[in-house]
Amino acid sequence: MTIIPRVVTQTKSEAIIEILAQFVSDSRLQVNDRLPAERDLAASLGVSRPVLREALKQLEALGVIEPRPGSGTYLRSPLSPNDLHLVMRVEMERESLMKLLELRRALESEAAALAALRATPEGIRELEALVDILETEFHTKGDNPQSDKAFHVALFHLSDNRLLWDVMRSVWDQIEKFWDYPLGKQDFAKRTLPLHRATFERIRAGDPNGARAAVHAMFAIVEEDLRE
Amino acid sequence: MTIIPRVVTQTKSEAIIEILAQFVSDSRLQVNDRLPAERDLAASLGVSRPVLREALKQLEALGVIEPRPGSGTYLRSPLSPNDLHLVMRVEMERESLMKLLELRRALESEAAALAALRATPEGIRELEALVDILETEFHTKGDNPQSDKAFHVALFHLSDNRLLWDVMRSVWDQIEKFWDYPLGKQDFAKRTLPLHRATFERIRAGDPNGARAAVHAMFAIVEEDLRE
DNA sequence: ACGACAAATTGGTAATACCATCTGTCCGCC
DNA sequence: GGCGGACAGATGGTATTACCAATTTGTCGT
Repeated sequence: MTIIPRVVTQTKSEAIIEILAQFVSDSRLQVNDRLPAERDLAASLGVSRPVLREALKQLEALGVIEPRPGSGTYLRSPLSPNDLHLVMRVEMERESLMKLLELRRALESEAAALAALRATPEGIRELEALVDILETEFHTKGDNPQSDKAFHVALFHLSDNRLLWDVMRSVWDQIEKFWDYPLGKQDFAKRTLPLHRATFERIRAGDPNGARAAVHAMFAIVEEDLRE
Repeated sequence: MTIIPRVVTQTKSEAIIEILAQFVSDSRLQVNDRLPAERDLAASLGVSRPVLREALKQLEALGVIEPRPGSGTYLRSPLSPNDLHLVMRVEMERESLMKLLELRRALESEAAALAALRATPEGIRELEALVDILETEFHTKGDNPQSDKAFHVALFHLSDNRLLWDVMRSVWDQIEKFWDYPLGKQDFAKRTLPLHRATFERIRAGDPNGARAAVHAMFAIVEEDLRE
């Protein structure tokens, strides 16, 4: 029984993805930057637009890019030719928001602990600025999901583990899909607000266990609130 | 807290994927079965073939289907309408194993804490049996990856959160891909063995924080050993 | 200076045609 | 009658073209 290597029948869209990855890294494209229009890309790659779109759809499925009709296609996550994409498919009941939160708590508490160990002075300053924004915005304009998300993104960034954030982003997307952010719930925001600062303080102090505990306290409120 | 389904502008290929998932489960399609031809699918769904192909390409990127030119498109993995897709991107670096372990530590410590809160008497008995096996086997035959894995699987099972285990399984697969289980490393097994029992004891005691700490201690040894 | 409207840009979809590959069948040869 | 190869049909892969819908941008009028 000899193993005959399959002829590398590389399909066109696969080749496109590779070239695209090369292009992205060559042109120093950063996250949130805009890619060339589909028509331009197809033309410069010498392929038809449908097959170019097939390649883009694959990258979209992997969360690498995000097309916005009328505006353009944007880079959501860095893409390099040698990256390995893993896909996890987990079955999801409609009612398992609580389970998603438990997964998020696992990721976020670990990220906070790692951040406490690894955060650079600049990173700490940035995080503090975000906490400040969070607090002043709450006192002037009230609740703000964007600022909240910015804080959590920064938290994962400080953990210096892209993997954690990659998984977290998927979780976040799913949570947003069927959970309306509890806007205007003054009580909710008011109670979690000090815990954001507490988390930051423990990170600045380089106290991983304290950071973990602060995140846990934050999630305790979220889960309690979710139970109504 | 109301759960409001997002008014999301569902793109056509997304709708196709949902309908396709419904179709697959309705028609009792099994893995390795052949899907209808693209032209037929497009016709019966009332969409054009290019956009149908875009949807199929997304499913292909997620490893759900596998097209074979000239033959047909085949189902590679079960597809249900409520699947949640998580995507991890791992760089092929030396340190990526360490990052994977950090992710695993996040998942496993949380699972242990949840298990301490939720474990049923039967579940605890089963876990104890697995610890016993682990110890007796080590003293007679030495290290055994299967028993170790059985213990960890049971741990996640007790957490009563399938999501955690689904993610964990993917992580486990990846860890195995580029880490040879340190078989025969007597010192390694000897040091982690008591911590398995310690974890179990904290779970039986209903002590979530203790269980978390025990898991952390276990991973401290693993990571230290990995640094060599 | 500002706001409303219109044109240009961009992603989303459709219809159609042709090519490359595979599969199964049928015919002819041994 | 059995076996092998050529042919035809089915199927995925790609290209061309056109139109629609949403967004952005620029311009014109107030």
